[in-house]
Amino acid sequence: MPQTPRKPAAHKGEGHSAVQAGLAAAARARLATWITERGLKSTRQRDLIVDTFFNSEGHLSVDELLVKVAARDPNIGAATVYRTMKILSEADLASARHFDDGQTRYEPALDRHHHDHLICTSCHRIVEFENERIEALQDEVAAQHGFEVTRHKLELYGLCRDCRRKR
Amino acid sequence: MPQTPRKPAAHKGEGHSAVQAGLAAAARARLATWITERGLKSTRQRDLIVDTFFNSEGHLSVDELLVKVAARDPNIGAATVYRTMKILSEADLASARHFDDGQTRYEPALDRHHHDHLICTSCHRIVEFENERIEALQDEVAAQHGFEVTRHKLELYGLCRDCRRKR
DNA sequence: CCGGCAATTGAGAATCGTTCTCAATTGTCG
DNA sequence: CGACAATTGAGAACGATTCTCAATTGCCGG
Repeated sequence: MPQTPRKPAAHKGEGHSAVQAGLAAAARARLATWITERGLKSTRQRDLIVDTFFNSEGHLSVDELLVKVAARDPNIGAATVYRTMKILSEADLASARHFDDGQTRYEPALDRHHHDHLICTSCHRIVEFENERIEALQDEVAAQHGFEVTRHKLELYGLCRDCRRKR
Repeated sequence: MPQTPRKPAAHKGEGHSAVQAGLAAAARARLATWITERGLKSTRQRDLIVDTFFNSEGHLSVDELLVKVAARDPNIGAATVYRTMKILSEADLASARHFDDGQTRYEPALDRHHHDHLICTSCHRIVEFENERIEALQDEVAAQHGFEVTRHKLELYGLCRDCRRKR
């Protein structure tokens, strides 16, 4: 059953642009450093997973990623994918998102600006955006309550243009 | 093992102000309407759970709520609490939140303004706030991408004043 | 007030995503 | 080339949530 992603959704397609190839390489390099820094080992499976991850687009859940990885090497276990994604998170190379569908989704975080999400509740399309005026206001509000913000999460749920037309 | 909430956190205490007593009553009334409207039945257990929920403050997880409910009637099962909270959600009397700790937390949504959250990553205190300038900007950004926003979720994670002092 | 019947309940089994365990394997560093 | 710790894969274990099913219980019509 490898072919069928659980949520058809939109999460874009594959994509192998030059930019991405560069990202994947940069990511592997940075991961290598991060890994040896703390006496860990770099392995074939980890490289494969990282490579697959950075050559995909969108917001992948672990089992979506597992499917892609398994296509390249069917022996890689789910546990390894989980473990690798956790490492990528800790190394700030991927960031975990918890949308409202219960599973953790990861997205590449390499040299990317922080950004937020617009999510279509009908077709599940996810659009990214950033807006520094909103961020500024967030810091302001936080300061009013004595908080110092280190990260945030903003998700806007609604209908995208296409889905609105269809009604 | 009923006594020990999993996350000590801050989620405030009990609280039985007049306002809340009113809320609980109003909630039960509205739930009754909603329930009969669709041919469902109102039951002792449901009333108890709803009452307990609206007489608590903060953001309750199901098992925190179950503990409180069990104190009043030890025979009520977890499944019933889950089912009841789902009904409350559907009736727009409670709203579900997914913070980063893996479990669903509910908070009363009766006649409350929409609001967002500031979450201390050290002591887990949760502070609510609302800011219409941010909301306005959100709509603006969404419109730029052709979206019409129906709901949103904004969470700011960071250190609260107290926890910053302690460093 | 009484049935009848569908909605509800409680308990435990089942499920889902995720983490853990453990024996076998494999990088790394001397 | 080893030694030795890190890693892996498979399956068990886990925590949160949902489902199943027999027993119970509101509620509506008579």
